Amino acid sequence: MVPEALLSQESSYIVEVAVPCPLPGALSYLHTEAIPLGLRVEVPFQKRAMVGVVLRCTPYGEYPPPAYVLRPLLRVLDESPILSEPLLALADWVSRYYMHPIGEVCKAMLPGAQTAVTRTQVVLTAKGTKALGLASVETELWAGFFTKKSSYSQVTLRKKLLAVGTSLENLLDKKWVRLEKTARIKSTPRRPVKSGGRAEGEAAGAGAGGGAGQKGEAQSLEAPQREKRSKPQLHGEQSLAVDEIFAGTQSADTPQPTWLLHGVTGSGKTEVYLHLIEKMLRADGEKQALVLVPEISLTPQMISVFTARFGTQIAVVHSGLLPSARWKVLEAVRQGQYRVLIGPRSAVFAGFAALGLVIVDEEHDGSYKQGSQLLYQARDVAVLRGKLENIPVVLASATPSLESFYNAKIGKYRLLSLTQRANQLALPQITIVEKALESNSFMQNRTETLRGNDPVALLAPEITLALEETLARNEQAILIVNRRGYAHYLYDVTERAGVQCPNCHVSVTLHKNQQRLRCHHCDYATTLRHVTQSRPGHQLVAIGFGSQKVEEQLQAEFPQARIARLDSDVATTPEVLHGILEQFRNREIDFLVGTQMLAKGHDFPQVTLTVILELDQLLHLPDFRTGERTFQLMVQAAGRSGRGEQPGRVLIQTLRPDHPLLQTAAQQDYLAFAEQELQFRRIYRYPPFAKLAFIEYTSLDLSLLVAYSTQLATWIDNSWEAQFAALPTLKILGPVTPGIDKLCNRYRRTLLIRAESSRDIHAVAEFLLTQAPRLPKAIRMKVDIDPQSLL
DNA sequence: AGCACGCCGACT
DNA sequence: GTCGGCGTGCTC
Repeated sequence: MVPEALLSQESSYIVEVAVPCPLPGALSYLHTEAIPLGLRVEVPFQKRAMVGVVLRCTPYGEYPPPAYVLRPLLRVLDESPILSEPLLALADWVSRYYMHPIGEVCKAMLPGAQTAVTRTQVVLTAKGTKALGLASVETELWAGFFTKKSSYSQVTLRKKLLAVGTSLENLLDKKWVRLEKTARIKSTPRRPVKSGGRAEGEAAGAGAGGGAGQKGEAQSLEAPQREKRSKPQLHGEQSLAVDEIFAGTQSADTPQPTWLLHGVTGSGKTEVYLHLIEKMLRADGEKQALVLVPEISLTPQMISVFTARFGTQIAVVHSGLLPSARWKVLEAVRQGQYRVLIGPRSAVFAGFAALGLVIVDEEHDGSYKQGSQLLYQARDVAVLRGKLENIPVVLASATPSLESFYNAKIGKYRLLSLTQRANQLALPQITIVEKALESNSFMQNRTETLRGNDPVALLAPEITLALEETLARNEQAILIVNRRGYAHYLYDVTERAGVQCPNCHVSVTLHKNQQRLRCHHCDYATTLRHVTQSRPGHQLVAIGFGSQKVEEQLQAEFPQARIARLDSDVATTPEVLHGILEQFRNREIDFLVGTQMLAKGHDFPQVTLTVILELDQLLHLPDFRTGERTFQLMVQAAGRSGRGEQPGRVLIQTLRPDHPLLQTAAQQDYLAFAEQELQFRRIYRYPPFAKLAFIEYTSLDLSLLVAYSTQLATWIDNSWEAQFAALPTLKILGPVTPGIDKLCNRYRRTLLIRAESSRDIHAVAEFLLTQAPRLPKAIRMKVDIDPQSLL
């Protein structure tokens, strides 16, 4: 027996497989033949079967044999690699850079692939085996069932058991057997012959519409009625940008640069993308382009612009797709059936038959950073993907992130500027309007306001006047209420504290006609009545105001105006969101009140006035990116105004009109702002002049967390300096108690690492992960490389 | 992530 | 005396 096993091993291959579990690396299995890398395989994993991706395959004996017994893999699931060579390299990089298990990275690259179908097996437990060994009257009925097979499909066994007068439930109750879910994976279809001649209808359905349950949308996208405008001529700067980027792609041997396309709002960046893709396709009709957009920009309007130009060659993925529909679309893209894929950050991992270009629209947007699980920044991943595939990557924004701007400045990226607006109109004027503190003071905004009969003026007189004028001219206005932070909450005067979420150490926010209160961090919700009843005799006041309040107030002041609101309370489904945006575009609405989502990328030609309220909350967040975010919000919001034939203007209402940042932003001079902000970042050694890692420890058990935190602090004091004396710029901040010290019932402590380079960051983080006092199981640790915010 | 193994309280 | 809690450790 032993020689036989050895023989079969020696003539076989060691296959390294990434399984979707938080394991540090890949697991090794045996197989009789070599398997191409990037294929999915089914492997035994403890007592169950799992689907993983082949990362390496080497003949047995090429390397010293492992110290453990290898198990053979169960079967090969694909005929051709589902992850291409560059994608495998990307997975490896992402896994190392973001310090995330390779198996989970591979899983993130194959959304919807591995959770395809599950079948339930019934397996014998240890107890069951023992019971069979005792051979009682009860067990002999079914003892024979498990002699041939170790597991049964649930349906088969249920029938057999009924036939002998017992039941599956009986066996389950006695814990003799248990149920086990096994993934059953659909193999990928054989790669079809490449051609443009597939059915048109099918393409539009699977791509733009996104499959089942999206029929209505698919049809409207198939035949976009409105965007029948002829192809606009590019202005000088635009065609220069297109030509420069395209020229690079024609010399296949030279490394392709990353481009930073800095174009003022309304300068026609989308037109540059369209022409660039067209030009690429004219040169090579097999090529494909990936267009990443912020999630909120995935509106039918934006898609219809692409559809109008490329028809059914466009595929779209968005978060609303069911996993199966997403899989179908991505699979078709991988097979080369579409020329363009438009999608949010996760699309950066999509497979392509012949990827030739990556565009990251609104590259500064915060939604490119994933906030849970694999904490990656899709813009940065896109840049690396471009390097690995040797194709150009275009990062575009009116307000580039300082990281990208700096990279362009030092020559790592190549800068292209669009300084003129396509309609030749000047940028809208930004005016800072002071809002006197007294009228927004929460002590005046008393309990009565909850019933909506306290006439507190929310808008400065200048703003009311501007709205009147806009209405009189039959134009449209957008009002953005920044609700970041705790803009609209309930204060218990008797207790001198905000009404808090029981799970998170934050105030709950008022919603829905101010009758409901919700936590923005967990799913906790309660009603105003419940709060008042549970606090008899307490005086409660509403602080700040939400978009709801602004809408009411506006309607009271402008009874003749058609006013709508767009925030997370209203836009519960993508359909509602799109519906309201459409109404606004069709001029069925005069004033649109909403949250920051209104500032992003929309094109409403009849809007001539944008108002930003409650900017102060954002301005005072204790975070190094505050300045950048404020500037971006102001300039992006301003960009919504005056996109048509009429010039636009912007009014910013603030309690602090003299704040230097507001003054700079009002000039809308990105270069001046960026230089000023870079100065600040340089002095305080923040990115891009340093690299950061943000480490979060959480636990349900506060005392355990406190104890560990103390232990960690001591350990850092003792071993850190000595270990990293060679890294003089290294700085460790913490562990500290963050501003929000409890989220979803888990207490938090945070640690910030700052170093000169990613290499140093990784060295330090690795040291922490492997050498720090052992983490109790009840404490979870999360490492965020290049954090978006330090809260 | 699961899942099993292992060492301490309430039960027949 | 055991059943079972979840703390700890492993998965090729």
